[in-house]
This record gives sequence, structure tokens and C-alpha cells, in this order.
Amino acid sequence: MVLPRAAQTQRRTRIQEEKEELILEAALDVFATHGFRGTTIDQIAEVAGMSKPNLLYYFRTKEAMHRALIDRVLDSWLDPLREFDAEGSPVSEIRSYIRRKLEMARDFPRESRLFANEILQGAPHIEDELKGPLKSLVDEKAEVIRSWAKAGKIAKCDPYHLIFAIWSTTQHYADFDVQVRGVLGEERSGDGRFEDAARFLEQLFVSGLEIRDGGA
Amino acid sequence: MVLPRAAQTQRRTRIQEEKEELILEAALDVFATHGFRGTTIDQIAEVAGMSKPNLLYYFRTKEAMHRALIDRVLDSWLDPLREFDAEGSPVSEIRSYIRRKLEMARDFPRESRLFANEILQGAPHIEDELKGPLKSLVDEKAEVIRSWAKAGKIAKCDPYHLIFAIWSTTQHYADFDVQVRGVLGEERSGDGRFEDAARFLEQLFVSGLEIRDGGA
DNA sequence: TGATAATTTGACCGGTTGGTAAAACATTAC
DNA sequence: GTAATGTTTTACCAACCGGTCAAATTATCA
Repeated sequence: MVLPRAAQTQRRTRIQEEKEELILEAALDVFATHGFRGTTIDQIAEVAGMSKPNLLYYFRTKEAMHRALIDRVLDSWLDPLREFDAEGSPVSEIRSYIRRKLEMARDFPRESRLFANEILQGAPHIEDELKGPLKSLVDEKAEVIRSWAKAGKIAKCDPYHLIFAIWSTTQHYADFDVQVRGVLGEERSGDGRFEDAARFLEQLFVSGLEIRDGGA
Repeated sequence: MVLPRAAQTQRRTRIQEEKEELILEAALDVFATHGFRGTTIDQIAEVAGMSKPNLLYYFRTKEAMHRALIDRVLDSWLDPLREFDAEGSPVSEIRSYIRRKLEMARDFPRESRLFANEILQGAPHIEDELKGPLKSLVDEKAEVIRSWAKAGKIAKCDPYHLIFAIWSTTQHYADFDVQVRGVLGEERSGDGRFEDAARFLEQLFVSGLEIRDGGA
């Protein structure tokens, strides 16, 4: 892994800090909507308002930009799941997990789409992360959910598929935004749709996991 | 819109039928995993086992192949929703809708990913379809769901977000397949995961929509 | 201020891309 | 069989792609 020239300077400068930030911001824009292969360096350069060789002075390759983004985003993307607390009450934990994930879909849709693109295209750059850190975290939280079910606090259910369901329903509002807005129509496409979604999903998951008489 | 040379022949031949099918099959493969811009004609040609100019004899441009695929798939993709029957019992209608959507995710994952890619990238080729036919169909079915709620057959809920939830949870198993398998691990990544998902989702939606005493 | 280090640019390169033209080849109808 | 029709290939093109290089420019600091 050869370093870009900017990283070979004697000290890290203010300009490096700023430009790298600027580039990653632009790259996020483009990668999120076109995927890795559909993105060109020229496009990123244009969005960032700088020339291509200048961009390559800070990141040696397109891969390097993509990796920097993935690394930065992957971590923060899993934060809501990490906060999932075994000691809390199941209903409020699940409720606030949904809420946090929905907030991320609303506030960081590009980050969500960056991942969605990557996964859709077979996760060629993050397979290890999926099978390593991500799997471990999910395994851990699945165990928490299972213990809740065993203790009779929520209905018995497959904890993995519960997590998948929360992921997919919430991220849907970032990844499939165009479709959601198209179907809801102009009038209902304001920010209110996130409130409506939150209300619906909380109802669905909370009462969907409640224990009932005939409950299997 | 200029026609490809194959369409300019006097009659439609057997070879045309076969080759166009072959090409669309290959194109589905590639578009589904790389998106429109990430796909090259050469790639499609290689998968189809024919030369690029030969391919362009049947479809004049990359756009033409993509559009042919979208048109073909969009229709069949909405079939499960069309079958949604106002006269049926809500629980069994929702249950079988989930089941059908999951079967499609299992049996036609490429078709699902083709759409996912398209939507993710801003639906540049199907915006009209989203706001037209798709919206109309959803509006119609949302009205059905609303009437069920009004009649006290299911809990009150936002019918649009209910439909989004069913879409996202089921399509997740096609679109995010790599992630699902990564998280579940080798052992649990057999076809059984679709059975598990079906069981979980039916439980979630059915009891999530049941009317209860404290019901909202 | 001037020297040094850091940044930016323009010109360029080999490979790939979407697509074309025309000739060679295969199939079909008579 | 042969002529017309339909199909495939070879050779090609201009634009674009990821990336390099060296020179020009700008910022930093003694």
C-alpha cells in the first residue's frame, strides 16, 4: 500500500485536514448514488471542486477513497446496536433502537446508501467486516434478545430475523427514499413521513413482540 | 428511438427469440450486481457467450437492454400486491402476501436487486412508473387496508407504512443476501433461512396488527 | 525576504468503454 | 442449388477512464 504524496510530507498540515474532509464528503455523495464501479474520479473531483490530479494527491486511488469512507462510516453505523442494553426493559430498548435507526436514515441517508450499494453488489470490499465484527456484535445482541424471550419478557422469536426486520424497515426510508416519496406523493413527502414511520414501526414491533395467550 | 437491426427484418425469427432471451438473462445477471453504470456491454456479452457487436445487433444500446429488463420485471414484480384481495380475511391476505414476497426474494433475487439498484441510484429510468402505476396500485391497496382497520378487523395503522414494511423485510433477503448470510454464518445459510424468516415475519405482522384491549 | 516544503495544474498515457461499418458467414424459402 | 434474407465477426473509432509526471504555483517559516 503506497502512500499518497500528501501523506509523505514532514508534518500533517491544516490544508490536508481540510481537503481530505472535502474529498470524502464529495466521494460520499457520488459513491452513495452510483456505487463503486459506477463512480468516476472525475465526478468526485467535480463535486469537490478540485482537479483530478489534485484529488489523487490526497488519495492515491479510487479504492483508497472508498475504503476511507467505509472505515469511517461502518463504525458509527453500528453504534445504535451497540447501545442495545441487556439490562434495560425490552420494550423500551427495542423502541429506542428503532427510533435511533430511523433518525440515522433521516439524517445520514448517504451513509446508508453507501452500505446498501456495497452489500447489493456482493460486499466485495467489506466481506471480512461482515463475517467478523458485525457478526460478533449481532451474535451478542441476539443472545440478549433470546434471554428476554426465555425470561418471558417478550414473545419467542428468532432474534436474528428480528434484527434483520428492524434494519430493513428503518433503512428502507434512506435506501428506497425515491420510491417512498413517489408512492406517498408530493403532499406526504415532507419530513412528517419519518414521524409516521416511527409511529407505525413502534406499534408493529412492540405489539408484534408482546406475549399473548395463544402466543407461540 | 432507432430500432436495432434485428427488429428491422421482415419477420421475427426463431434465432431472434432465442438470442434476445439469452441476452436479457445475461444482462439481468450483470445489471443486478453492478447497477446500470457499473455494467459494461462487454461483460454482458461475455456472460451471454457472444460478441459485443452481435449483442448490439439485438439491442441497440445498453439503455435498451436495461429498459427491456425493467419493463419485463416491473410487471411481474407487482403481481403479489395485485392479488391482495379486499374480500379475503385480513390475516390470511397479509400472511399470504408476505409468503409470496418471500418466495420471490428466494426464487428471483436478481430481479429484486435490479430494482434495488435502480431505486438506490435515484430511479432515473423508472421515475414515471413509480409515480404512476405503482402509486395507483398502492393507493388502491392502502384503501383496502384502511377499510379493514375501520371495520375493526385489524389494528389501526398507516397502511402505506405497513406496505413499506412488508416490502422492505421481505426484499431484504434478496437485496442484502450477502449480509444475511454473513451474519447467520455458514451453518444457518441454507435454504432454511427463508422458512425461519417466513415464520418470524408472519408472527410479527399478524400479531403486530391484532386488535388488543389497549389498542391505539 | 528568501529558501524550503507543500500544493496545484496541464499535458499526457495505456487501457476500456459504448457504439459503428462493412464484409463474411449462415439460414431459409423457393 | 441458389438467391435473398438474416446473423456474426473483424476491424475500427472517439470519448472516457484511472492514474502519472514534471513543472508551476502557493504557503510556511527562519
